[in-house]
Amino acid sequence: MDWQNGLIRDMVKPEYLIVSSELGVAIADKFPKAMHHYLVLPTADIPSIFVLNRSHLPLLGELYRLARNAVEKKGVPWEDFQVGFHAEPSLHRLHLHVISTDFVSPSLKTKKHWNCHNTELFVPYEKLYKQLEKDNCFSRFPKSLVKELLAKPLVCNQCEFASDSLLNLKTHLLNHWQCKEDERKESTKLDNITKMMNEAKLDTKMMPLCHNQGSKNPFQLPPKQQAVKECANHKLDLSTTEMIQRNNPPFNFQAMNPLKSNNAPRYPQHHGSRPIWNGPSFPPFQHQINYRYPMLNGFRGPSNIIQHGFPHYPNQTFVGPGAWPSGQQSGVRSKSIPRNYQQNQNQQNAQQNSNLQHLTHNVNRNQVNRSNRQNPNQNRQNSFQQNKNQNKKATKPINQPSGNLHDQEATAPPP
DNA sequence: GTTCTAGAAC
DNA sequence: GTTCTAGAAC
Repeated sequence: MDWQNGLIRDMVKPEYLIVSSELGVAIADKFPKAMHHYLVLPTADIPSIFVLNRSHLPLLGELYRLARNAVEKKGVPWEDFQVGFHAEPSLHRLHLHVISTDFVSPSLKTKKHWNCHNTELFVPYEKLYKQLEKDNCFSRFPKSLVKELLAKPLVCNQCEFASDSLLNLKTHLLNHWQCKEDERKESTKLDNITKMMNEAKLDTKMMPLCHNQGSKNPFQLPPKQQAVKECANHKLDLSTTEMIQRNNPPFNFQAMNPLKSNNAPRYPQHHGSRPIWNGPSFPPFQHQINYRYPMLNGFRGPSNIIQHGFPHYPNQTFVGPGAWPSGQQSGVRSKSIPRNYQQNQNQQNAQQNSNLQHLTHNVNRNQVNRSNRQNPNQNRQNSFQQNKNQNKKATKPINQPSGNLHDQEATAPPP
């Protein structure tokens, strides 16, 4: 079948080439299953691992060196890679997989893609090397074993997370990768600060001002160690089922709750009286500032709660043009009072006098009605209703009951 | 190795 | 209805 010779064709194409030697070549995988995925092939026509013996050990060593050179050339940490062979290869020509362990890639599409890299179907380089030294050969797995390994549940390669679907696993893996990226960026930032301070030849006693590294407090851990410690503190002894349930929330929940990162915003920690800069922080006492200075930051102070007597600001809004005497703006401190506030006060006084008169007439009826009241404030009228009723009262006797609820109920102040 | 698709599973 | 999976074709 021609497609099985695809690697032999691709290994000579310059667009895939990373590094090469007389004995082998490292190329980029055409369908990478991770952020970094390379293949190392011998130039000699060796079809698969099943033909290898002890005589090939030096060649294997050369392939391994090429793998390291390729990773070094790409500028990626070697520790982030796994290196080995597929126990059940599909393509002709022996090829060594050099793949980063993030497994974040759109080309990772099937359960087989995952399990052939994360079960015994992936034979690490060292394992094959030792087996060839010992047995002088590597035998093909029985088909039943291959089938069994391909059917294994999807388990994360970085924690105990087990997924029922590849999509969930991919989301989970992406979270792992994002956390590592955050850590890497934080670490780079710290390195830069340290480098800058070293270059400036500043006293190391200044270090706690920028970061807790260099702190004299023996209990103050660097951020990464602190995070590890916190994780250990919160570790629970869960069964596998519970672990799966906890680790496998709905998709949108996962998106909203990525794995713990030490990059989260927090209040500054304090070393003695000095704040330690440890990521984005909030201004101290923000809430008090907003309370004391309502116009600051667009926040308003809490509204007055009137429990007794008439409200001080009944249904009037003292904002906008005309609210304040000329020359005054809303929100500016002034000894003078707003124009419509005084008007309203006059209306209130008139209403109060009126209510006192009504009270003398309605006192007996109030005593009866009060026993039926649930909310003492429910019968209080706002100024709009008061004005409205004033107009009606001009044409109606006060003491006569009517169908209008507001007329029936007394307008006495609440108890 | 990938892509496509029918049918199963949810 | 969508998603997953196995198998065929390349």
